[in-house]
Amino acid sequence: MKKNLTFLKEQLHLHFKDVFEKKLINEIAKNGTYATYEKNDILIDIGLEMTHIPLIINGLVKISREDTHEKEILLYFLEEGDTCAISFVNCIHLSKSMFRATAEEPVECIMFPVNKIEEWMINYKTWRVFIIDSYHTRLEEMLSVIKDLAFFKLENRIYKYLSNQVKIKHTDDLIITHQEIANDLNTSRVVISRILKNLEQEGKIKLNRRNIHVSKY
DNA sequence: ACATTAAGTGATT
DNA sequence: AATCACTTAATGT
Repeated sequence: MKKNLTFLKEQLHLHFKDVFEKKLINEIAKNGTYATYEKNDILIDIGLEMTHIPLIINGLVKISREDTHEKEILLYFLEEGDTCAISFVNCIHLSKSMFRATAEEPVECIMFPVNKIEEWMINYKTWRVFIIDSYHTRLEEMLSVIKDLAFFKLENRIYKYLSNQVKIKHTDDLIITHQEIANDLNTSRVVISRILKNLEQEGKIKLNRRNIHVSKY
């Protein structure tokens, strides 16, 4: 779908006025093309060479990657004002995409050619800030997901550990310190204390000094 | 009573 | 989740 220059400028002004300086907006308008995608359309696919990168005007784009068993792993979503930060590395190294971008909802975006990235990086401060900010946001997002996963895992590990102790020791009242558990599970005592407290509030165990009572299910 | 050890808390990374 | 820096509670001598 071809649109003229003034239309692109208009759109960029509408959605990126606070992000990009005027000269850069003109530059993007000159080099970019307007594109729309229906739900489930693929904007960028794995293994394909990337020629253009989208700036999202509105809609929702799912960024995913395939895991070892050809199952899709969701990484994150792109919304209005976002771009696919993760693909900049691919572009700079002229490699193929490691990710898939699918329209989760109908999408309007401006596709700009990858060969402009470096040039804009040198010439426009607002572009540099935009790229680095995108990276930062994505990194934070992923870190917090990893954190949650790890936490979920440890609570389970601790509970399994306790259940196993009950079985081995043939008693529901375990004489054990938080520190000892921490040593066995290779974490710190403080963390164990906190998670045990959670388990207690969930009613799964009862805490006393040097003693943990494991409730029956 | 005083020191030692176990557990709890809040803030930060 | 991990670490730091304290605080509080329980115990041993």
